[in-house]
Amino acid sequence: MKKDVKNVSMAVIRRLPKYHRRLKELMDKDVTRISSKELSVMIGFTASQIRQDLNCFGGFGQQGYGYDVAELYGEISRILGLTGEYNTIIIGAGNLGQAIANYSNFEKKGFHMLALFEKNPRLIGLQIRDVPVLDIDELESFCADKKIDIGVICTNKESAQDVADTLIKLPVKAIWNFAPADIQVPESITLENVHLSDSLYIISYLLKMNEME
Amino acid sequence: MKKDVKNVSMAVIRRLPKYHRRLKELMDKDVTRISSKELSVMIGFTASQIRQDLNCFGGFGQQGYGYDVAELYGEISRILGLTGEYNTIIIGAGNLGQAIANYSNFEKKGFHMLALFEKNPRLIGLQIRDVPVLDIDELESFCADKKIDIGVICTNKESAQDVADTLIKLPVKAIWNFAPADIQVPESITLENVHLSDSLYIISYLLKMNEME
DNA sequence: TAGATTGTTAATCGATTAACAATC
DNA sequence: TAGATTGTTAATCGATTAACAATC
Repeated sequence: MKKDVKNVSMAVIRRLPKYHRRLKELMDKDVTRISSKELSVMIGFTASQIRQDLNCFGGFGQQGYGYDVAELYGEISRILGLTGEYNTIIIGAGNLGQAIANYSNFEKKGFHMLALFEKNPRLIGLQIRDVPVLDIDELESFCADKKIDIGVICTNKESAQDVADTLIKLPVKAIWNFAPADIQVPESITLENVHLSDSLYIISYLLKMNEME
Repeated sequence: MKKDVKNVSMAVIRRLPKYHRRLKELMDKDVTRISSKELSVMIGFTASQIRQDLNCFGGFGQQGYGYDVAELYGEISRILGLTGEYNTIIIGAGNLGQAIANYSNFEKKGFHMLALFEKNPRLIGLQIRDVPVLDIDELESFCADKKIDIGVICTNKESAQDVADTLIKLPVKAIWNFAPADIQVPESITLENVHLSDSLYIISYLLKMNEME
């Protein structure tokens, strides 16, 4: 039973990876079925919210029984697009770029890391796992005959917008931005930011609040 | 004019780092004043929301004038606790741990990286900037005479909960978790997760949605 | 002073939770 | 069948937006 999935709010979407992760844990423990009630205890959302969330995409459960863990995991994988294949390039082969290239789980989920691009000559020529570090000047020629889905920005904030503009021209469909900058992209491009400093500043805020009490 | 700041929602708090970043950009461009209207155009929140957000913490603006950029930046820095000093340790000295230790802006904001801890003997003894990579077995003794505010988990998901438990015992006040795992911590500990795969999966979802249209 | 823009209250919108009939 | 638990509607709660008096 598929639903019109167009109008699902981002609040719901952003919870899906957590369901995905938790269901994987259950599978690893050979748990085959789970109720929204049990899941709510382990995941920290209300049972009501879990049922609401899942029903945005279809009725995956069974009254009186609950949800089949493997089936639900498969459905969420599909909803998240993890059954697809995505060509990915990384701009900036510093520690962060290398960390992402090294993370083999992404490859397993269909995110193919084709290459890293770098301007620092000391890094050009390296291999991260089996991913080559190429000269940034080779970016256009390398991508000329390829369809690139995702461009990952792992540069400093000063270069971020220029790199984004280059990626948009290639074109890429999505930009995953790790630079601590707010980059501008056309509406047609998916932009997802990972602002590490934002996250650290929230910790700082919460620490300060705790001390005030 | 200080307000009782206890009840400010996390929705507001999580926008503060963005204000902070954007105001810094304005200062770098020598912009000295800005209205909520102008800021709304550059930041993408409504002017109304900006004024509401800021007024959770006090009246920083002036009718008919707007906000003094430098003053507002200072206030938000203070609200975020960026005027404090935080002792920080990193567990796991792989690429990600090294990337964080290398990010000198954190040091500038008062997050002092004291050491990385690692079990891989190849990495023990390295220096990242001036931060030493120590044997994980030295963790307790190293921290015995220090007050550690933040512990950063940069291990794989299998080790994450064990490392968290060790950090809690030290104790640390906050855990910044980069492992793709949902770790359990007591309520008194601040936990902030950076789940990179969650972020990538959202991209995957949005790419799939775009293709369906 | 007149114009501009805030701070704040009220209205609206959206997300979460509660309740329960449907049904396995 | 009786018990359990979903799917879904209705109620509540919280966050965002609109409006405007206060005031610089």
